[in-house]
Amino acid sequence: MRDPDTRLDGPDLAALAGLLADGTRASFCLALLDGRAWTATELARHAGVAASTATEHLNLLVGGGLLVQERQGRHRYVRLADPETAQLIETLASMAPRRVTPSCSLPAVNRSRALARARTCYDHLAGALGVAITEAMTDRGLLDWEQGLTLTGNGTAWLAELGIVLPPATRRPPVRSCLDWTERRPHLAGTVGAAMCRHAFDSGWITRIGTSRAVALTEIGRRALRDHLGLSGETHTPIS
Amino acid sequence: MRDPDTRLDGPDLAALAGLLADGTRASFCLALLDGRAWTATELARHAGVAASTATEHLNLLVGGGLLVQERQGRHRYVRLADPETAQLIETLASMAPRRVTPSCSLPAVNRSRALARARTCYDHLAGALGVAITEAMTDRGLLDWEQGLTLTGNGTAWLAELGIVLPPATRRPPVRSCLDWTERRPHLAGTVGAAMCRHAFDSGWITRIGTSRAVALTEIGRRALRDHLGLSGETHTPIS
DNA sequence: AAGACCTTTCGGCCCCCGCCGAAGGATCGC
DNA sequence: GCGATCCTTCGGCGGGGGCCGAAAGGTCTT
Repeated sequence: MRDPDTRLDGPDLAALAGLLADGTRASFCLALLDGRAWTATELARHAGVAASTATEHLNLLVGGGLLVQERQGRHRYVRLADPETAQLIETLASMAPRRVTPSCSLPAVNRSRALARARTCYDHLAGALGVAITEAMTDRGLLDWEQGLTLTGNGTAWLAELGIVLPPATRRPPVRSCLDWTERRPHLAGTVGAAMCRHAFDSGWITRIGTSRAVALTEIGRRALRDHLGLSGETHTPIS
Repeated sequence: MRDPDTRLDGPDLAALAGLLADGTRASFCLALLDGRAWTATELARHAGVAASTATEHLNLLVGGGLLVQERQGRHRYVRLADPETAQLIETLASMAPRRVTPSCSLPAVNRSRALARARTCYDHLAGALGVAITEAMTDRGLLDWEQGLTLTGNGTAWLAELGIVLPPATRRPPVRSCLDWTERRPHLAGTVGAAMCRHAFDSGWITRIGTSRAVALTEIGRRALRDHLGLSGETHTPIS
């Protein structure tokens, strides 16, 4: 009568979920969603816990395979293990019950607005800018949503024209839809999304704002988006 | 210096992950991955806990939105809330560390083999059969994996020929790749996968084995797969 | 060599949570 | 109505896990 399979796998699944079932560890992972490597102290301060506590959490996350670490001198750098892990955290975050944000101090609001406008989401672009780019690419026939998200022939040509070469096919899909937290609409992820984000940084279209995951569109970037995607200046600077 | 966004969302994500961070609750969810509704007592027996314990867990899962319930007389039926929830559990299960299965009694092995051969995965087909169908559809040009998984024009025609009508587009993608636990290769999910599974049941191609999630291919189904997909009898009855 | 900084180990505290059994509704079948 | 079955509530037990501060180990700078 018992089903040995799902009963035995339960603890495995629970162990993985348990890594993310703590507020502090979840906070770490969400912070690391910017795709960069953080030090232990940075994460501890970010989450508001003691350094020793952060060490214990990082040991668990690294041991569980969600994070990889790299030691440089007296620093311990950690980052998300791979894109699959990033996607798992994104998925959980998008399904998590959202409570009203009680932060209403002026600097907090400014930071929130900057994040809503444009930010990195692991290794691709998100926020109003990411969504606007994705929708512009759809309008111009570079992306197709009919049977799941795909890159069209025109899309491939458009990327080549920009000098973006796609990496050889791996297990990671070339294009993937990623639900945007702030916009509640999908933006472009996958290897194409990552390559475009890298290109945007390399070409000076966008730059990091301080050390946060928020990015700013440069004048060069504004022109590039207008020329290559027909994006007007207003489209990607909306403030809700 | 602090990032209010990811710090505040941490507890939300942790609350969701916490629902799956218990071996018993995880076992419930994995069992419910067969897409059917189970009673509280069935789940309790399946997981090997007291009925009162099961009640508490179900209250949490329903309250957290992962499960929906339906009361019929003295029975409490629960099932997964939606396909997104099913996908989340699938994803977690496929990423969870897999330990060697210590079950080696004869009936247990038989059940495992039946599950590995053909089973339902939420609302679509999995196991060797599900993978074989997916690969045959790819070989015949009904599915395309070049730019993410898509249904080709031939695929649409092939479905229509079988009398399978696709539901109108919703937020759920028509075709989606779902990593098979036992085969370690992808099988077809999404609304197309669900429609094909329903059609297979309705047409008598497959039937449930007892009350488990394992299914058996009927003689009718064997012929249908040979005629419509060119599948030989050997392809979909391999035992590892 | 000395001081500053990042990280780790350890002990101890405390709270949360999963488990059970017993008892009490609620509902069905006879 | 009367048992049988399903579910729920409650009290109590036990273990695990998150947190901190103090102290110690490495590493870089001066």
